Amino acid sequence: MGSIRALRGTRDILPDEAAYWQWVEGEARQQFARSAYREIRTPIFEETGLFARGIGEATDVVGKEMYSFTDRGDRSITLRPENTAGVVRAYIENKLAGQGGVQRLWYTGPMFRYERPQGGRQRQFHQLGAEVLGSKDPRADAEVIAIAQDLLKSIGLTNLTMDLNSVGDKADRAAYREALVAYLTPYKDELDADSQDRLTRNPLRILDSKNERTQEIVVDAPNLQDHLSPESKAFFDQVRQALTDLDISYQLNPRLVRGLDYYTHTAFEIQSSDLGAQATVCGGGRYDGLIEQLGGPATPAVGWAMGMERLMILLKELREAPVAEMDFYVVSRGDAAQAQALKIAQSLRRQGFGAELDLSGSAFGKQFKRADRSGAVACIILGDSEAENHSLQLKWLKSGQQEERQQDSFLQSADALRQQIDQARST
RNA sequence: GCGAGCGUGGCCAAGUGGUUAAGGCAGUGGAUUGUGAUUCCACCAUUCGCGGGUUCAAGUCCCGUCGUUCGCCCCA
Repeated sequence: MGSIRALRGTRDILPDEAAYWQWVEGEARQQFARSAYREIRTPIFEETGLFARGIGEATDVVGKEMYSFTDRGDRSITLRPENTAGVVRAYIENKLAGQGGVQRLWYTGPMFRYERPQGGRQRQFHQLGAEVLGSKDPRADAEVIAIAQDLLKSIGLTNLTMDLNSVGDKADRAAYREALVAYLTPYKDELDADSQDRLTRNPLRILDSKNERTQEIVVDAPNLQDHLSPESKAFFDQVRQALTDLDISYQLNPRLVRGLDYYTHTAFEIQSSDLGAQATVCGGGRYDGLIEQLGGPATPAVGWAMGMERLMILLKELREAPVAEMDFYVVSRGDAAQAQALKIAQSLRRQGFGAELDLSGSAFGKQFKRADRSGAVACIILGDSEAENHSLQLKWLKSGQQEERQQDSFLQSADALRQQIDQARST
């Protein structure tokens, strides 16, 4: 009755799960650092027009999935549904092109789409993404794909496959679109309802339809590859060769058409067979026209985004949650001892040790139980007699060995303690 | 936005119209105001997502609503 709950399609990431997130983010950070990608953080909301112009008015994302509202200054604002548009806006606005050369960027953070929630699909979800701006070299496509592949591999995911396609440049697509509509129009009445609608709005997406009859019709449709210019074809061949050189396997999927309008040339999707309907773990491609379209200098670019929640679903099947390491668990009982325990715990922390202080004041037996479960290497025990002598009991939890130490000298023996802890942990 | 399934304590879960809603895990207190296991005892849902209805009687049936899961759609 009346209790406030998280909104539909949103959820809390509790500490046990956050451990997974931090681990994945750490792996990503390392990969990106090694590859000279630098992190960029852009606002979570932007002017609505950025997404309408960038992603495309005809797309479902813009047409029916955006969280848009009018703010108190009467501006139309939208919670970002993806981050490529925002990164490009920042690139233009901050004149990153003026820094010369290629900008390699990565980001992570929440995105928002008003969709029906399902496993692996939420209204607030999180993406990890990479963008390379300023290179039309096919090696940029290969590099960015290789980083995605290596990251997925380093976090241990298996059963992944990659689909690859080229959607050509603007002119290629326009020509192909015309040919496709010409082919499909006579079949219009046989297409499923969604595809009929898309025939005028976004015909390339019909290729993706899961409807059986539509699929039968599409089998004999003109092939996108046949409508690529010689230059587009040559570029795609170079990307494919580069991937082969890197031992990255993929399958050509001439029907892979991504749902955001800005893609040109390379398009790819990495899917897992362990995810059900929301199988795409990573998707991306080249977007050579977007920066100019948003008012910047004509600049070629490639990038991708991964769905963090989908990674987590897979990861939880594969491994236990990473456990934080703790050095000391501090147990105490009695007023004087409890006061000293607080000071000792904080003093240890100031020297760089991990120390968890038991605040319960309950029987020693209970506190030891918690010490055992905390995963700490050693336990520090303070009772009435220790408080009186300014001493403490140091107990190594694995071996059960216990020794009495003077508090002052104990706190001044950091180097020796560090060694003892490392040794105890490794046995 | 469309179609279908599900909803009992922090977690797992029995219960299919009849008096007080099993059990397990976890938790808290104690047996044992100073030592981790095991054991034992006690406590831990005026209530079965929420609201309404049918009935002498509803966790069990009906309607609505919210949430969730699966598929479509879309995408990461």
